[in-house]
Amino acid sequence: MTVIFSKKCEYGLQAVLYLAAHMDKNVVSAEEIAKKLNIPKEFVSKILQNLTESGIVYSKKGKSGGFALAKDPQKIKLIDIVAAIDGLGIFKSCVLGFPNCNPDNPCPLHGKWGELRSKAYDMLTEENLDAFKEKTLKKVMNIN
Amino acid sequence: MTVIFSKKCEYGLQAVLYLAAHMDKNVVSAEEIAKKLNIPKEFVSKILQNLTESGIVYSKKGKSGGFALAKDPQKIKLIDIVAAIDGLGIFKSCVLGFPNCNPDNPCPLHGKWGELRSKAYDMLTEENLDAFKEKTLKKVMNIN
DNA sequence: CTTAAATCAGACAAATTTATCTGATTATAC
DNA sequence: GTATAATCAGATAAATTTGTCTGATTTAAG
Repeated sequence: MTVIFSKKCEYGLQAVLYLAAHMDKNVVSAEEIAKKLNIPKEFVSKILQNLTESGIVYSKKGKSGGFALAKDPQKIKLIDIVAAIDGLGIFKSCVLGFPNCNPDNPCPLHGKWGELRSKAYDMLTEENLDAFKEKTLKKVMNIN
Repeated sequence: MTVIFSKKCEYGLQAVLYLAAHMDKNVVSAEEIAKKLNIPKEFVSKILQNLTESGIVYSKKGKSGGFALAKDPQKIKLIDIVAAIDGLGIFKSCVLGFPNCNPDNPCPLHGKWGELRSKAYDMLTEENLDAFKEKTLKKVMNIN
């Protein structure tokens, strides 16, 4: 059971945060990421391949290959990963599932949810990956 | 694609709001609800059966049967429906999917998401179904 | 009493999401 | 150059969610 993102997206966010926190290394293998984050290896591998296509992640093939961020972590925001994997639908759709929910034809929660959704969007937009580095390291250290 | 609730839960919330907005009627049939809300009939029927077991909805069997709220709409809150269908996991689980996310071992978004989550909980808790009556009627009128 | 219209119960089916497998390709290291 | 270890690509499988079907039961109405 996930909160707002799909499992794929959760894993993608975790993996990218991990990469940002390990910029010192040249590349990190899918296996290391899988082990450290307790994610099925083949699954996280697929997700990182997707993010490579999206231009967020760089991949190095062959022996001693692996993944790294494709750009400066200061130029990547969490919303970019969400957009690439789940899309931005959750920031447009009605929280109650009503069709055509908009200010002219709002659902009973439209106003209140709109505010929260906007703050959630900010949360994913205002800071870049570099800002999460230390917090990620601390968290990852305590997973296993 | 849903926002935070499962489709089942969205439908359940819509259906219960509909019932609250039609307290004047004795009972409302699953068919009427399905048509007015554009929900598959058999599906909403199942959901309302579940909510009947949960004690939120009352059901009248046989010809001219249907559903109604089991209690005073002033005593039912949206969180009750969410709890009955999806459970309250989304208000406890980590938004990034990390295990053991808590103040002592927080994920990078723990603090910020915690605030939003708390406000989302309030949104579902502070008002009772009676308060949504008019807004629901307006919205339902403009669906078809 | 019979018919009709509704919920109820449980199996079934379809669609989506999550996860795994197989083999090909690539590139490093020895 | 050969072995090794990694990504890549696509098929397959498992699990979950969403939706449908069938028939039984219940009850109101004529």
